[in-house]
Amino acid sequence: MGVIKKRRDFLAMRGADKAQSRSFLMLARKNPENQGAVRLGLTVTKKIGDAVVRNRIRRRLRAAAREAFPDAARAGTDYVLVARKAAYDRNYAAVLDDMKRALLSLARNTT
RNA sequence: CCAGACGGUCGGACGGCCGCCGGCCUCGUCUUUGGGCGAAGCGGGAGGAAAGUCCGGGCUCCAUGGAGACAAGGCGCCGGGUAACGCCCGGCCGGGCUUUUUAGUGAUAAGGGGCCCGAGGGAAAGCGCCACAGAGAACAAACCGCCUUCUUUACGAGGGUAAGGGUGAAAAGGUGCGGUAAGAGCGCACCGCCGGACCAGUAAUGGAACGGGCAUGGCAAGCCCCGCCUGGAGCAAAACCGAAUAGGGAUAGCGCGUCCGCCGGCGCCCUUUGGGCUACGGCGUGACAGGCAGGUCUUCGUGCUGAGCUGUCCGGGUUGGUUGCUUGAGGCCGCGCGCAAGCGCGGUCCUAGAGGAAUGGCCGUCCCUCAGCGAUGAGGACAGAACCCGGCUUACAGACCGUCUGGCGUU
RNA sequence: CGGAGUGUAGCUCAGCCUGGUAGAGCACUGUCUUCGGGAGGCAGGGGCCGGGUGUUCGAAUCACCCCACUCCGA
Repeated sequence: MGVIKKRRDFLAMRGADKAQSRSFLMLARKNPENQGAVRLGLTVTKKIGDAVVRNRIRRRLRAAAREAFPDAARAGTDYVLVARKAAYDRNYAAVLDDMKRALLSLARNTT
């Protein structure tokens, strides 16, 4: 699973398909340059908390994605997760469930 | 045993499964032999504040090192520690709280002890400010008073005075006696103040013979004076490799000089198939002026440059890799010196190096806190390395150790 | 990560350098004017000056330490 790093790629997500949950907002967009690979980008803004909180959220979301993506993610797609405050202390099983539901919902809607 | 203050140490422990970062090593594979990719194994992987960015350094660039002047900024009792500091340690002085002794009926005064706090040079170098109130706020002044003189008298005018009243943050020594028209350091005693031989101490400072009737209000975290310190930027510094573009344009200021050698050469001259002089042009591991440095200037040495240099503005390309990047004023242990901060010697250890940024997810046992009779349940402070050190400041659940103070219990 | 700034009335700002009274515009309240509203006139309320400590007789102002926000950068 690749990582989205460049600002350009994040900006390209504008207008992409969305799926909301208590712990995050998920954006998905097919990217022909990926050659079938799945890429993940994480956004955790300073509004959410200090460095400790932001780091923990990033790690929890990454752990959940590692578990959920292999089964549910569509090939050749860029995903971006915009974290919400709940991702810090929400039960891990619930976060994992949020992610699976979001992936399913996007798989139905995306063209 | 409990409570408090101060100082110090630690800041959850162990294990399992699946992952992340970088290191070592092995294997496989590809290769343009530099290396790339993949897999297995071994061991490592956040802090005491990693934070705020408030000081001090190292390191890198501005060509480089030194000296001086000015400007700007900072620091400021003394001694020590340190690479250095605005930090730390010890002392001095001042202030606050408390306790105790002496004097006194008492208010209080003086001395001693303990704890805490202090950005603490100079206000008789100069300038400035001191609102309101008050007569007067810094070469003193005179509102009410007090005393006195004059006019017939007086709530009038003049003079003397600074005790008393009142104002204020602050009113130009205090108390007492003498003295006087009333008063006043006018005189005297005690206290305070100023100067101070000499003594103690490295010093700050303390003590003090003696002298002086007292002259000197406060503010320098106002300007300032004195002494000391400091060039500017910052690892997004900077260097190398690769790619890309045009090392681009505009504008302002200063400068573009001399000599020597060689070559060409207009012209001229001579003793004519050679040589000399020379306008000009070109070249030089040539020489010298000149230029190139940080806030400004001067100066010396070195270096570069020597025809360009400097300032301001506008525009364009690249957003790849490597180095810097972790061994350091380093940690731990022992001995010695020192009241201490700390220093010296010996031994021992190597302990994160990412780059849109790695330490995570789940589970079990134990520890601690809270709730509950219990089964059990909920929770685990502040907070995340980004070039590296020394400090300061701020945040912080809880645990442990030491010293001191107070209380209770037992002997 | 590094470097600059700004916090004053409900809003936008002045006052700070050179310390003693906190002020302007808009908004708000009352009133006059109008048949009514708006505009306009008059009167009025509203601030422990981001927080703390210090210097001073006295601090929005000077100094130091925190908190929040904004801007800049190869």
